[in-house]
Amino acid sequence: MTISYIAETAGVSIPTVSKVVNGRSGVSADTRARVEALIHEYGYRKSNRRNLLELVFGQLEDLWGIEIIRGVERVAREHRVGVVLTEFGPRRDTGDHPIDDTLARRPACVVTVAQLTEEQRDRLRANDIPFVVFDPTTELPDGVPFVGATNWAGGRSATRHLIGLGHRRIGMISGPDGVLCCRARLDGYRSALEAAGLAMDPDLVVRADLTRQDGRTAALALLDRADPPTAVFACNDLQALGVYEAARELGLRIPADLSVVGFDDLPVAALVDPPLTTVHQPLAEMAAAATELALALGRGEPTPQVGLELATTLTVRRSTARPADH
Amino acid sequence: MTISYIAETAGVSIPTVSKVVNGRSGVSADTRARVEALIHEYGYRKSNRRNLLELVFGQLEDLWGIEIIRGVERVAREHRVGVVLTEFGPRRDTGDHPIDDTLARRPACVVTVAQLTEEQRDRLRANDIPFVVFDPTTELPDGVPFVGATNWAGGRSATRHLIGLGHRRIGMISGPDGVLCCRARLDGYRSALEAAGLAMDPDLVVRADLTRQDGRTAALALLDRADPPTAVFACNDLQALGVYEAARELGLRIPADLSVVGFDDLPVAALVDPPLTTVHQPLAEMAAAATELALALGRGEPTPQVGLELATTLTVRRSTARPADH
DNA sequence: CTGAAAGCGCTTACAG
DNA sequence: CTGAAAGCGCTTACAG
Repeated sequence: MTISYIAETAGVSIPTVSKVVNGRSGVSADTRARVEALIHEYGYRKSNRRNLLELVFGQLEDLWGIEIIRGVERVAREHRVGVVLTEFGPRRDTGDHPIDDTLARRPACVVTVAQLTEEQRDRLRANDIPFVVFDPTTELPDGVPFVGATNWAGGRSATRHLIGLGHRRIGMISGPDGVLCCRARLDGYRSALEAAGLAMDPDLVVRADLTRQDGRTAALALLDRADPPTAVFACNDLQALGVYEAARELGLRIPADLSVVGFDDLPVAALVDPPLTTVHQPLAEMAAAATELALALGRGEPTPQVGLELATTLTVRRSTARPADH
Repeated sequence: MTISYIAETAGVSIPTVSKVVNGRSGVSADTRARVEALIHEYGYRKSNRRNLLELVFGQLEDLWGIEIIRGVERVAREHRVGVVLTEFGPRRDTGDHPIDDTLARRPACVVTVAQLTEEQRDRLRANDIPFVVFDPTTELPDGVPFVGATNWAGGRSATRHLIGLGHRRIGMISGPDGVLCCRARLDGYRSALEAAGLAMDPDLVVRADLTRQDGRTAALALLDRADPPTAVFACNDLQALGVYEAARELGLRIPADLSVVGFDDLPVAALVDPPLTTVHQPLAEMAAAATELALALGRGEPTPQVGLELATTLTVRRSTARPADH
């Protein structure tokens, strides 16, 4: 997209478009309006689009940010595209929108781990900057490109693993209702129980935030029952570590007295004692796929799909075993 | 200042200068050097210097990369400078130098966590791009700006903590000799022992790589002795987790039978059981300081100092206690 | 107000 | 490896 193309389409000369683009005087209001309309319609950008990809985080996550960054960086480097990393954190003191700095950098495309507001998405669209949402936590409008993981299948597989070991009373620590991936994991759990002909006991499902502390509290509630579960599937690894804590407090050994499965496979999962059985999210591969997609969109290529989910895999370590009475 | 002027002065063609400026191949090392010298001398800027800071990693570290990124990002954002993240990893399949892509982006400055080669540093200097070395692991020539941590003081403080608890036989798992911060930590350990009037037993110091596996092996060697230490100071947290593993295998309880101190304060340190007493490195603050320094250099400001070390602090958790016989 | 023409700074493709 | 030549995207100065 060049000013010469805009000029031709508008039926004016190149210098005229140049003046409009640069806000110079010497153009009639009529001509200016016509040219501006076309500039907007074709998404013309004054300077050449930069060879940059913007990776936007809501907040840089301690434990899995690096995996994402690594995946993005690898693919971007192959394409010789620089990765600009920004945090749209809540702690912005300046009055301006964080998106302004991103727009000013004129990236070729954006990969966003943060949930952008509808307004922010519109700003990107208005500036013709394509974006891909990484692991969306809320429902996206149709047509918004995204890359996620098979959360439902992961929840199902984690639960099936426990059923296969002989567990019949399996507790679940679920996440906030608004978080889409948590709902999918919960439904996977439910589906696996149904498939095995087990009735789901609603008392064995506890809602909790995705933190260690809340995982602990939820686990204490589950284990304090008259008929406690013999296994717990937590919505993420941090919650699972909270279950570890609760078990220690109650004098329960893992996995002898209680089996625990997490979700995410954070680096810490392999380091705790016992090493945690968990559902692995291929974060680096997801990030790589999101980057390929974003770059393709940035080049204006037609893409075979706008959204995809990459397969999770169950990583069996040593926090799961047959139940004691089996 | 244009490339045509540089070309004329250097006695080469305009396309040749263009290649040099953009880090393209197809220029002899000789010609490149001559042109770079002139670019430096006349302060040529390819268009306007971009409002970018390049953050260079050797390899993105799983466990502490995020802290560094966060510190850099926070300060860069305050200055409305974009952060481009690159990895100068060993797994580059393309034949070209990774530094070329960095130069082509024309950042205002560079913060490097990787140890750049002398040649890479020269390329940056030749292109008038100031850089700051983050936590240098090898001796730097005078005048190279850096930001590190007080490793010696940290090693001293960790050891003093153990002595204060009553330990007299304190083992140390040291790092590779070539890694400067490890040597400093070891010397801090030695210094604290001397200050307490304790003789250092060379048999209680074992060299190991900075991994969990090597920490385990080293700990087994230390604890397998007739007169084993009652406490171990590991050169980093991963080694300390190896000590945990070795202790478990030998049936030693931490901290009742063995006290353990690490170094770094990775996120995982607070999550293991028992939570690890360790020397905290203020990575985010170090990164912020490195960024401020780099940006100041990029603006051509005179800076009060070219190198500084930020204070470490001992974080006492639950892996240290009085020795059993005390 | 408008645009033909000249020109700028740079890149690209390619011949040597 | 090197650079003459063509060309790109844009701006500027100026004639109409």
